[in-house]
Amino acid sequence: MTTIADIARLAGVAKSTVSRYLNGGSVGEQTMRKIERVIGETGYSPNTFAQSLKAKKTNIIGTVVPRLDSYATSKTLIGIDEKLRELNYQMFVSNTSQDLDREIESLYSLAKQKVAGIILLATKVTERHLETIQEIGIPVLLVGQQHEQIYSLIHDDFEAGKAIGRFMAKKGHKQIAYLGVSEEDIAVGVKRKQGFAGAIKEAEEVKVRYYETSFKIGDALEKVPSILEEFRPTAIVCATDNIAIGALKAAYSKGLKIPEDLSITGFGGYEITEMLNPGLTTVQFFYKEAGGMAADKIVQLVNEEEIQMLSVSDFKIIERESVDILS
Amino acid sequence: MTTIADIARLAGVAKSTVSRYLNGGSVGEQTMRKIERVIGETGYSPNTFAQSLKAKKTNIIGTVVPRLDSYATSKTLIGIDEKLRELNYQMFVSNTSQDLDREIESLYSLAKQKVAGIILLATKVTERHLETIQEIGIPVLLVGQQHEQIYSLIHDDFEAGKAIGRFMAKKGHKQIAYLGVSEEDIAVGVKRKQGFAGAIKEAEEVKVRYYETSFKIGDALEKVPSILEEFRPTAIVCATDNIAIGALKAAYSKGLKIPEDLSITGFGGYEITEMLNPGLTTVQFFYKEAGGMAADKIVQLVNEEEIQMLSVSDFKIIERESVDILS
DNA sequence: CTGAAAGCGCTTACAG
DNA sequence: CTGAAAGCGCTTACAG
Repeated sequence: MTTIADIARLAGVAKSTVSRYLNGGSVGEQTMRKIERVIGETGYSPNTFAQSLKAKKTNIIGTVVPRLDSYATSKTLIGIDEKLRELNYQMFVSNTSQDLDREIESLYSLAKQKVAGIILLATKVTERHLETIQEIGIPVLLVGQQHEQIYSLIHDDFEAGKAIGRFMAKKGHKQIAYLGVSEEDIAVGVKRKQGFAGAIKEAEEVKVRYYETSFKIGDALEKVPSILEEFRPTAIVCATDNIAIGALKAAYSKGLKIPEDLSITGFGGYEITEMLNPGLTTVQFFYKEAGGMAADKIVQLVNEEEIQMLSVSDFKIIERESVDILS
Repeated sequence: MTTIADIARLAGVAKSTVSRYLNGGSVGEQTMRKIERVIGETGYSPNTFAQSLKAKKTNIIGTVVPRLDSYATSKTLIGIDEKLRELNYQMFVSNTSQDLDREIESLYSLAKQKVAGIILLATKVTERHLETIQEIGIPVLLVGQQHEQIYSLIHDDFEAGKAIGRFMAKKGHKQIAYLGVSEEDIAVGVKRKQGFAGAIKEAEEVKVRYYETSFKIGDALEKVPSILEEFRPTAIVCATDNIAIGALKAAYSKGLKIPEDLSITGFGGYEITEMLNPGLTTVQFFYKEAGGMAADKIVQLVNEEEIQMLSVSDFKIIERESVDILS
C-alpha cells in the first residue's frame, strides 16, 4: 500500500503539499503536475481510516430500515443508493428486523462510525427516538413517517386515501369495507384511512366499515372471509398491496369472481400487482424517486443548507381490472 | 468524546494498559477493576477509525449484490445480517445495479475499507473477478454461483432441476416447454436446465422444447403466447418464480385455465407464489438459511479455518395447484 | 505557494 | 503485570 509519504517522497515535495493537492488546496502548477503523475503511476488512494480519524466525519450516509424484504424498502434503498453515488456519498444500511431497540442502537452505532447523516425509514417515532436523535447530533431524515421535530419525507398518504375513496364512490360502490392496519403506524394506519374517510363523507349514501389486520398477507387472508360474511361489501379497500393480495386470494378461495362479485384495491403499486389476475387497481407511490429525494435532502442537511421540515412525495392511481363499475 | 487517554488518566494507569485490558491482554486484578469502573462511568467506547488504522482490518463483512429488489437477494441478505450479528460482525452491503464494472469496483473499494471478508452474490464469474479477488487478498465467498478457484456456496440447482423434471414426468406430462434463461448464468441458466433434461431423459416418451427469456416478468409475459401456439405443451416449467408468474398471467390473458389447460411451475419459493390463483407449484430454495451459512463460512475463512471449497444449500418441491395430473 | 511539526486515538513491540 | 515511546496515514494550523 502506498501512502501519502511515498507520494511526497517520489514527487519530491512535503506530505502536507500532497495532502493539500488532494483536498483541493492551493498548489503550484509545477508541483501539481509532479504529484499528479506520481499518483497516477502508483495508483495511490488515501486511507479512509486515517482520513476519518482526523476529519471526524465520513462521506457515508447511514440508512436504518425496519426490514430488508419489503418492496417499499428495497425500492427506496435503490433510490437512495443511486442518488448518493451521484453525490459522492456511500450508503450504509443497517437492518433492525423490526426491533425498536435495535433501531435506537443503530442510531448510536452509526453516530459512532461518524456517518455524515442518517436516513431513518421508521414505522413509528417514539420519545426515545427523539432523545437519541438529539443526543447524537447528526442530521437525521425521517422517511415514510412524519414528526414535527424531525426533518421528514412522506408519501402523500392522506391525499392518496382520499383519491381512492373518491374513485370508489365514483364507481358507484355503496357498501365498502376498509381493511387497514394499526393506528400505531401514523402514515399507513391513520393517514390513509382518514383520507379515505374524508372522501366517503363527501360522497352520498356510502356505507363503510373499518377493519384492521397486520401487514402480513396471511393475516389478511384469514381476516377477509369474516368481513365478507358479516358486511357483504361490494368492495374492499386495502391499506397495502400485500393486504389486497391476501384479500384477493381469500376471495378466490370462496369462489368469488373479481371484480364482478367483489372489487379490491390496494396501496403501494408493487410490480407484482400488475401480474395478478385480475390486475389490481391500486394507488402507486414512487418509492425509488422518494429514496432519491431523501438522499438529496440528507446531503443538503449535511452541508448545512436550509430545507423544509416536511417534503411530500406524490402518488398516482393505477386503474386495472379489480374494480367493478356499479353506477 | 472520551478517549483511551481519558480512561488511562482517570484510572491512573497507562494508555497501553487500558488498551491491553480492552483487547483481553493480561491485566492485574486491581487494575482491571479500576479500568472497568472508569469505563462504566464514562460510557467509553473505542474509536473505530483509530483501531482500524492500526489493525488493518475491521470486523465488517462486505456483501456485494447485483440488485436490492429481488426476493432471493433480500432473503439472503437477511440471513447474512442476522448470522453476522450473532458472530459480532457487521454487514456492509454494496449494490451494483447489475453492472459488472461496479462489481469489480466494489471489490476494490471494500478491500480498501479493510473489510475482513467479502460475500459475493454474483450472477457470473469472469476473468476480471478472478484477478481482482486474487489481488485484494481478502477472503471471498461466492454465493449462488460456483467456481473451482473460489470458495462457493450454491443452491442445489442441478438436483432441483432433476427433481422438478421427475415430478412432471410422474404427473404424466408428455409435452413440456422449459422456459429458461441465458446460459451466461451457470446456476440458473445451465444447471437447472441440465438437471431437468437429465430427468426427462430417464422418463419415457416425453417431448421437451427449450426456450429462453430474461429474469423479467414482463419478458416472460410476452414470450409465452408464442410458445403456447407453436408447441402446445401441457406444461411450462419456468426457471424462476418470476418467469412462472409471467407465464401465469399470459395464460390468463389467453383465457386458459390453470392447471386444466396448462400446468406451470417455477423455481425459488417466493412467498407470493402461494398467494396466486392457483397457488404455484415450485421448487423452494432456502435463501435466508443459505445467507446464514454464507456468514458462517466467511467468518471461518476470516479466522483462517479450513472449509470446503463448495457448500450446497438444499431445496424442496412445494406442491400446490398449478400442476395437473394427466396420468 | 510550500514545508516542518504536532496531533487525531489507538496498538504494539520493548524494556522493566 | 505495567509503562514510555513509536507509529498507523492522514490533516491542519503555523511560519516562511
